[in-house]
Amino acid sequence: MATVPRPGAYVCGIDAAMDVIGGKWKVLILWALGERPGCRFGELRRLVPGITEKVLAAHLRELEADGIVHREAYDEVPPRVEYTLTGAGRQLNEALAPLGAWGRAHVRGVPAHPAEARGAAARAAAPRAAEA
Amino acid sequence: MATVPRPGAYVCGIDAAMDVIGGKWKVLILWALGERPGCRFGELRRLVPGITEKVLAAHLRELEADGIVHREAYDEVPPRVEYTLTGAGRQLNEALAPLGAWGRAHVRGVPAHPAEARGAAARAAAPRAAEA
DNA sequence: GTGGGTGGTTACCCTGGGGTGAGCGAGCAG
DNA sequence: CTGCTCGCTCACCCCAGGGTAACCACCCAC
Repeated sequence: MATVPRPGAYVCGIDAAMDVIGGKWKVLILWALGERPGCRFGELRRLVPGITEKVLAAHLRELEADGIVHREAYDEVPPRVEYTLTGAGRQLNEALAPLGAWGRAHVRGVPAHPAEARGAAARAAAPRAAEA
Repeated sequence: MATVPRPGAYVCGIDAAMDVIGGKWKVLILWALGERPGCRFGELRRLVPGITEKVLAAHLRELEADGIVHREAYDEVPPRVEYTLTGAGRQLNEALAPLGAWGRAHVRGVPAHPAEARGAAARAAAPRAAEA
């Protein structure tokens, strides 16, 4: 993402947000965490097919540093770590909803998606600015 | 953007949209075009400080191919080309609005008003982490 | 004739995000 | 004892996106 920050950081809130969700898998991680709070690492890896452990770990770290996810590590014998969305993370997910609606409406090749039917993503009172 | 498409293309509408706006400057171009419809190439380049001609042209081509912008070329003596958002482009811009609001609310160093960004962004260094 | 403006295109280079694979330290099923 | 799981970390490599720069065709002002 922001290779070298643009001369003078952010121009508007959108590219600030883009910097946060700019990773290749960030939105999928966000989405998975929104559907399954308190998710564990391996579980997340299974929920986001194709991602590698290294990248998942790196993205989770960045999201944690950005205050999007909360990481709870239990010092148990088989190491257990749980990831949850923070308040900001939930709000980010909700802010992403109109974008998802746009993508479904305007990009070809987007499946109606089974997980969408689980309804967790749309459960919140999402701010719809663009629902035409 | 999606270097090699994920196994099975898009998972949800969000990453489809992310594929469209995944370029480094795409959202800024969208935003500038939303503010100034019928913008010309050089004007756009001035509105998006830091972008190079090559990248601007490439991004405009991609946005046009994605049906986000409409390109109107006038066959005049000093070549004149005008770029406008299509309906989908406008809706995309509107779908991005909540994201911008989120960025303004949760990321430090985001100017309250875009116009301030042009001058005051220089002092807003360290676009680093926020916290929960 | 020289320079600047218009809207690009082409060629080349370089950075870094992301892919690959291996390893670790402990426990537990087999 | 062996191998598998869990949650990472480290080392290495690759390629595509983006930066740099030159060039084009045309016209106007100086």
